[in-house]
Formats: sequence, C-alpha cells, structure tokens
Amino acid sequence: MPELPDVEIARRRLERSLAGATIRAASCNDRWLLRPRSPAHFSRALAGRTVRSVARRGKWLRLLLDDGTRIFSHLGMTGEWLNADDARSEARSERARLDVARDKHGASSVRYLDSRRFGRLVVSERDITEWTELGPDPLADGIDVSRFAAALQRRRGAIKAVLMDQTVLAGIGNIIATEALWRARMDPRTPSNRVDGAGAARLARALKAEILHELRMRTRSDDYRQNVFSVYGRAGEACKRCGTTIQRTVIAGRTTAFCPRCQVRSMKALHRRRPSSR
DNA sequence: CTCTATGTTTAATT
DNA sequence: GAATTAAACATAGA
Repeated sequence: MPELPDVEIARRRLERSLAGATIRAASCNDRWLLRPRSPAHFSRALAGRTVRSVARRGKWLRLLLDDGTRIFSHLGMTGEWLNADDARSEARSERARLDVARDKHGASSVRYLDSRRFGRLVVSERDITEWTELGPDPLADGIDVSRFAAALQRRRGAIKAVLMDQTVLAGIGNIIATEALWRARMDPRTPSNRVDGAGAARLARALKAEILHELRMRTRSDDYRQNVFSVYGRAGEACKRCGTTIQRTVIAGRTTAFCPRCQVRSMKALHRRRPSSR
C-alpha cells in the first residue's frame, strides 16, 4: 500500500514494535524479494541483533541494527508491515517475519505481506544507492522551493512525470502527483521547464498539503482510500471545483486524471477565464 | 474471459 | 544524451 504516507504509517508501526528490541528470529519464504537472494543469509544476519532505529526516506524504509547492518524495505505495489495479530487474516501473502523480544514489553512479531511481490528486502552493511540517491523527502526535509524550482527548470518532460521521479522528490507516487496537481490547478502535461517560480511554490504547497491530508485520513481509518480523492480515480465525474467532467490520459505510463478547465499550463490562462457559470 | 491497479527497471524507439 | 513508450515482474478484484 505504498506512497509516502503509507510508508510513514508503516515506519511508525515498525518503530513501536521494533526499536530497541532484539530480533529473536527472522525468516523470509520468498527469495525473489531478497537481496541477496538468500533466506538463510537473511535469518543469519538478523538473528540476535538489536534494532537501533527505523527510518524512512521517500518510499524506502531502513532498519538500522546494532552491528551496523541495515535492512531496507520497499513495499512495491502491495507490500505492508503488520503486527502478527493484524496479519493473520492475510496469512496467504505473508512473505517474511521478524520475532522480537524486549525487556519489559514481552515479545512481539511483525509480518511482511506482499501479494504481488513487487517489494524488496535488502540486507546490507552500508546504505544502498536506492536510498542514497533519493531526493529530499517532502515530509522529513520539507521542500526548498528555489531548489525545487531549479530542478523543474532542468527537465523537459511532463511535470507529472518529473514529480514522480524519486531523485527530484522522494515519495511522490501516482496518487499524490495527481491530487497535488489538481490542488495546484496545474495541467499535468505542462512541460516541467515551463513551470515558473510561482508554479513551483504552488506545487510545493499542494504536495505538502496532500501528504498531510492523506496521513491524517490514514491515521483516522483504514478505509481512507474511499472517497478522499478529488480527481484520482474519478475520470468521468464532475470536478468538485468547477463541475467540468474529469478527463483521463496516460503520462509516463500511468493513468492520470485531471480537470481540463481548472488545471492549466499557466495561471494567465486561468485568470483569462470568467468564473464558472454552471 | 477482460481490464485495471498505490512501483520500478529495462529495453526499444523517437 | 534526453525523453517517451511498452513490457515485464505476480496477483487480486471488478
């Protein structure tokens, strides 16, 4: 269930269950997910180690162990970390588990579930390039508007494709990009290098607002994906802002929904129009 | 049966 | 080189 807010929720859950705890046993039943591709190595490298911290950058999680070993976890399309009790109903897609013991808090176990198996579990002695090459994380680092604007100027592709580039900003996926562009009233097909400073500032605000909104919804209920989006998955419906029918197109191979009336390539185009009359 | 899906990588093409 | 597109990975749900 992966985009920045989902991964942040997973981080908090893992931190509660694992930080300061000692791994009693670790196993993985799917070598496809593992780097290196060895369940034996996975168990051997983790057993007996204590978890120092649980960090997140973009869509990646990093567990730092007491001997410097790191476990990187990417949730792919359908990965999730759950406590053992919550994972029971989906035991079929369980791929890995970490059993931990802690002084006064007793024992617990976390499970990694991933039906489609697009996720990754990487055990490494040092930080991996997938982690180090990520751009700034909008939630943890904020967005430096002038740096962001400069990055957009350097690119020529559609703005939506650039937003989803993890080296520009880390953690933006198809949903957040789609929703933030609607919030910023920007056409997702706008060439990146034609987004000016004001546009970059609007986008930065919209991205942060969307991330915080989804985080809030996510902490509130598990069913948050119902009805919380303004345009994502709503092609054919009326725009909440102006009533125009939401259009669907494909950008960078991903389905994109947008309002052809109030999402524009430049704000001049918007100001030129009179307020909606419908 | 068909189509779609929150992600990423790789190959082929323009 | 840069950018775009399609395909691939494997599975579930409509």
